[in-house]
Amino acid sequence: MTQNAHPDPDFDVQDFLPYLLSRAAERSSLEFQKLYKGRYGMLRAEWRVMFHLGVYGTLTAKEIGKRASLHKTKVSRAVAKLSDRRWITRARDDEDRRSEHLQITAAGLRVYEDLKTHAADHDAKLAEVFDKNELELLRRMLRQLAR
Amino acid sequence: MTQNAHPDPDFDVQDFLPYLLSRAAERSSLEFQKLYKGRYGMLRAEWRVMFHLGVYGTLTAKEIGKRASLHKTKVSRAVAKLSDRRWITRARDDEDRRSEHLQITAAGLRVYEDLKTHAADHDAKLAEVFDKNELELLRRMLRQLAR
DNA sequence: GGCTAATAGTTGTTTTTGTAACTAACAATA
DNA sequence: TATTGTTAGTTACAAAAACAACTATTAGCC
Repeated sequence: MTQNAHPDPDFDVQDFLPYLLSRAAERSSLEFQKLYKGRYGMLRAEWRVMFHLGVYGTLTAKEIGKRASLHKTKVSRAVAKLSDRRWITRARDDEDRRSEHLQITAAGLRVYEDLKTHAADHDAKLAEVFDKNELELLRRMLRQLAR
Repeated sequence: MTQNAHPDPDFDVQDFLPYLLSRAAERSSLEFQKLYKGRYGMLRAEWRVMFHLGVYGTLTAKEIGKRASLHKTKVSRAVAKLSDRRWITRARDDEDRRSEHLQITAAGLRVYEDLKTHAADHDAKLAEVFDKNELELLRRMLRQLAR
């Protein structure tokens, strides 16, 4: 029960931002994760790919990886699985045949819309303990930190 | 490039809190993670166990799991590894011989102090783009979300 | 054109994680 | 004091993540 006399007497590891962030992230995504996993057998990477295609319509794997902060191997495997399930299509680029344009299908869009609705609900539930200004600030700060 | 007409016309998945949080968390912890992994071969769970013992002196595995939001299997494995490395000791409770009291060793404390110093630096670097009030609010909100 | 380097994406292998089943000790109750 | 249920922690196995090595294609440059 002694403790750390010497360095940074004013720094408390419990306040360490990466620690607070990762706990908040894990806690807050748990419920929604159960939903897309339980209802659609999806992983987080798959949900991210889906919603990026849901929002932007068409993207390449590389673009998705960059925007969603996903490593290319994760994107590759997610794309393979989603394509197997006919939730997205892949079309080679004729200019550059290494890459392909991914697009969400009608069936995929239905899944996306369903999950998006639940995401909205879940988000609202998380947000309701804060006021509008706080929340806006929080989102701004998180975006800044993610950069 | 069409898109989602129907539900929640005002909800943007890009603003979904679990998404923003997990990106911010991943991004912000990357550098520090490299440090404890590269310098000490530690995993995140091990760092969490270490710093809880560094802060509180003595705890049981259960208490650590609860405070640090770690599942008991993670704690168990982290404790085994840290104990192998002589960074912590384990002592059976005589009242209840199922549980043991974990304590950081002198060697462990040196590791903890080193990492803590770097954590403080890293935290300061993350924090410097925000002002004091914003930061305090952010921490408060994150703690609330983690609950 | 022919060479080397870079890029988009895939695949294979190793670590970590998640989950469930397990052991050992304790608690409550009859 | 047997019986049944809980609890602290461990272990085994399956799922997922991380990392490195790979293929195919394009770009740069002599």
